[in-house]
Amino acid sequence: MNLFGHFQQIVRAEIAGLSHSGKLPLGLDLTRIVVEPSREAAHGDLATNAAMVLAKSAAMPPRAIAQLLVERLAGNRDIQSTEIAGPGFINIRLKVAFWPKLLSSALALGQRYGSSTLGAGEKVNVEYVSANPTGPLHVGHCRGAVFGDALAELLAVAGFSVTREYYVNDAGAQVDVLARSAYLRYREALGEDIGEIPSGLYPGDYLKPVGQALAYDHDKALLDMPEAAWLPIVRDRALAMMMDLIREDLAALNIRQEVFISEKSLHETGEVERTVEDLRSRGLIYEGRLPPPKGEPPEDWEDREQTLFRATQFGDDIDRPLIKSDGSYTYFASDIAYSRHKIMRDFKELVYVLGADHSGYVKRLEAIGAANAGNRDVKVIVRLCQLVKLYRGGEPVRMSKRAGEFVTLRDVVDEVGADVVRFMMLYRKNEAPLDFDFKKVTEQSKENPVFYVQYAHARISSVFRNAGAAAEAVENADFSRLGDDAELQVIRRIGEYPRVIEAAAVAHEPHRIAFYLYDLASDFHALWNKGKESPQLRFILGSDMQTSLARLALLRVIRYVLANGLGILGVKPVEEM
RNA sequence: GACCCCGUAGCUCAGUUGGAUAGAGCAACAGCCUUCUAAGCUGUGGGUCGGGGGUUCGAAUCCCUCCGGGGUCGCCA
Repeated sequence: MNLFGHFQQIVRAEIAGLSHSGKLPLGLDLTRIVVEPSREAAHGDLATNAAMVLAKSAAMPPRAIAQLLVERLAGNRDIQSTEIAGPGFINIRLKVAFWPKLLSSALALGQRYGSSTLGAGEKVNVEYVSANPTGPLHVGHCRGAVFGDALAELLAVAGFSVTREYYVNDAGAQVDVLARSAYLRYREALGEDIGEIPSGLYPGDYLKPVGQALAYDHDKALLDMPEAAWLPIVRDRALAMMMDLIREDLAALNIRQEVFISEKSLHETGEVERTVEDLRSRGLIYEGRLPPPKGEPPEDWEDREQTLFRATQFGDDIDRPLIKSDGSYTYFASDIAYSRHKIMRDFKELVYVLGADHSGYVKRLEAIGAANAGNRDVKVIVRLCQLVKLYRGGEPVRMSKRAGEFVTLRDVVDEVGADVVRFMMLYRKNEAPLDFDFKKVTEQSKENPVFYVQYAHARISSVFRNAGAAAEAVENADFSRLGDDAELQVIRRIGEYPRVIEAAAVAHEPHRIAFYLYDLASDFHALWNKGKESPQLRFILGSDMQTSLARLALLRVIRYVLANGLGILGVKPVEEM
């Protein structure tokens, strides 16, 4: 139950009632009416903008509409009082008896509290990481990986049917480079001194195991072959091993995508060709010339007739080439095929998570989605993740540009742990740059949000350990015994959770969950601290079993919400620290 | 030259998709404290929301424009 949505429906129903009884005009547009949490406790629990939104179309002063609405709302069994404020806000205060109902329902739902049916099972495809399979993931992939994974989980909790997907770029020239690099390591594994890795090839040590595997499987057989013969063999082996490496890196971050789509397979199965033919038959492909790019003077610009896709017809800045000068398809061509492939699998929403350096791809991805969708209702949503800057104790971590010296995703995870990486990557809006300080993120102090949230969960767990068997009866707790300001504050916060989930899902912004958890933890810690000064506010009272039970039940609900929210972020809640 | 993102307290950032007197955490200042789990608590001060114009009952939020920072811009992937 989303209590704000619930009261929004009530407000809309009352407006409709007023229309039918002739006090307001018929046919008012109710869609802009919202019921929100009050920003200040002094304003009550809920506020609605209904009167102001309707003023114009009803041709009445907002406060007059508010007056009509307030009279109708007075009859609601959950509403204690209402007041008209400012330009026409209606502040609503709920009866004290309402909150126990909310807590009981949350307690009964347990870990499912907050889940929503908003998505109505709609099929959503979330594609993220999709790094080239030419080596281990580096730290730059970290943020997109975590963001995509959390977004997918968020959408799932919000009732969408989510598929987590990885697009394997195994068809371009870079995998041939991979193969040649691996071939060198193969010769090395057979005892040859290969010297320095030539520039243009991948120098990383991570290819040594590939060379050894090839040597084990083929002994010296590949040495006598011409490149055309060994290259496919080496390439396939190297690709498979690189993808295993990448999957291990992702697993270290607790990311396990269920679908991997190979670009090469899109070519081999004729998907690319079919897509191009399809577009051609719809008149979306033509032969033409592109203007040279502005800015950097083009060095090897060759003005030639190309096979172009009419991307501009779908909002892109320029039409895009489909066929390279050597006659093979461009990467963009397989991109279109991949988009079509997703749509054919009946996804209604295609989410792409990209690094900020790919911002130039947003329009063309939207364009190909629109072109492939035709008259189907398919949304394309691209989310960009800004860069992460690494620090250690305030000092920037230098990454030498010399080949092979980069910080890998694995380095970061091994040093600070997956939970810390995940939380910190999500404790910032995705399009804002992020500073990641190895030292600060592992500090056990209030200034560290990961710790702060985890600590709340651990503290609650600790209370339950202390409560022992007494906690077993929380199901029968009488929540009406709770009434302190600090308790009501945290209860109201709990009431917001379902709304936060839905809003975050609609906006595709998992960071809102992280900030919410911080606020909830903050409310909880405040409650805890209050018990230090006022012993009667402690959770376990030897003298008052019923109140203790109510408080333990409240703690249990808080813990459910913390665990649920951390689950969306992919962070494990801890029992003790 | 074009497009995208960012600009909010001294610092790092939120801001419920257009709502009321713009909020947190650091830092600063003033008190308190030794614990149901130690990694402390409470309070105070701090703002031309980059500048200007517009849209309307109402703008940090939407539109235009300018300034500043970052990114991207043909056949690579």
